[in-house]
Amino acid sequence: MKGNANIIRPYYSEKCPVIKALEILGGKWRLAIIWELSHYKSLRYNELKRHIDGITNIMLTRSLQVLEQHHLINRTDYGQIPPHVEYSITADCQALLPALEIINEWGKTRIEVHRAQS
Amino acid sequence: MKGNANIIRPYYSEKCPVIKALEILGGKWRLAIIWELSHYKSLRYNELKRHIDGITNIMLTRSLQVLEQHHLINRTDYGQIPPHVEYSITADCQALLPALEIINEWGKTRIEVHRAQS
DNA sequence: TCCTATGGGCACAAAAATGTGCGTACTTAA
DNA sequence: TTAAGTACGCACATTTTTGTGCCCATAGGA
Repeated sequence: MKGNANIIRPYYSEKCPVIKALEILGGKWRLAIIWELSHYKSLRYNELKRHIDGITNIMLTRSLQVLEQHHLINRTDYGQIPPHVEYSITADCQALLPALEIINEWGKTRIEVHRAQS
Repeated sequence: MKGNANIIRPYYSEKCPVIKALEILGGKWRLAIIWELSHYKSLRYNELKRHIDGITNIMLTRSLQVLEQHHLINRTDYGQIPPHVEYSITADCQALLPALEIINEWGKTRIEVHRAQS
């Protein structure tokens, strides 16, 4: 136990918007999900899963849930059986797309660097 | 052991630039470090540490190391005792700053949302 | 003489993120 | 009649990330 361990300090995420954003977007798959969804008006769960190679059910489910909680995606359940659910990005999320474009382009150069090294 | 566990598949990160970028940038502190450094021509280790509230030595050290390995920051050691080392961002890294601006603005709105809810 | 500052590193512990294997209830097509 | 597709969820195991407490050597100021 350290000296002032009982003093609750404001989290840095409440001071630094970049860290706050990363708290919401920083998962392994979240940006990829947003990025994929941004290319369609909407996608169904399994469609989305086929677009994101390697993602498992549980990770897709969890990621969609947190993104929905933060109002980055819309979940529309048509209440049918068998189930029919559609996902799409919200207006709030659209604001991020210019950043994702840049990151996507930057990522391409990194893939090339990686290839050149191997 | 599963059926085809021995088949090596290309990682998704080699196909999706967004995921590739997140592999490099996705740590808890990395973007914050870049963001801080981007506001100065250069900063010393302990200066940087004071700017990023809550970061520990080991995390700052490790983060700087991986960022340097990926050529996102320059480390300049003046070879003095006591030590004098300066960090700055590279030209490669500059390309990311427009994205960081957007993320920073977006993060601000999230902090407000968070405040309004509590 | 002791404190502070410089820039970190090491071994380990704790916490968080991610993945595995399986199961649900129902429908349509083969 | 059986298989496949719909959209997930649970308990647990594994992996990855992050953090803790300590330590180094040196110099300058009080």
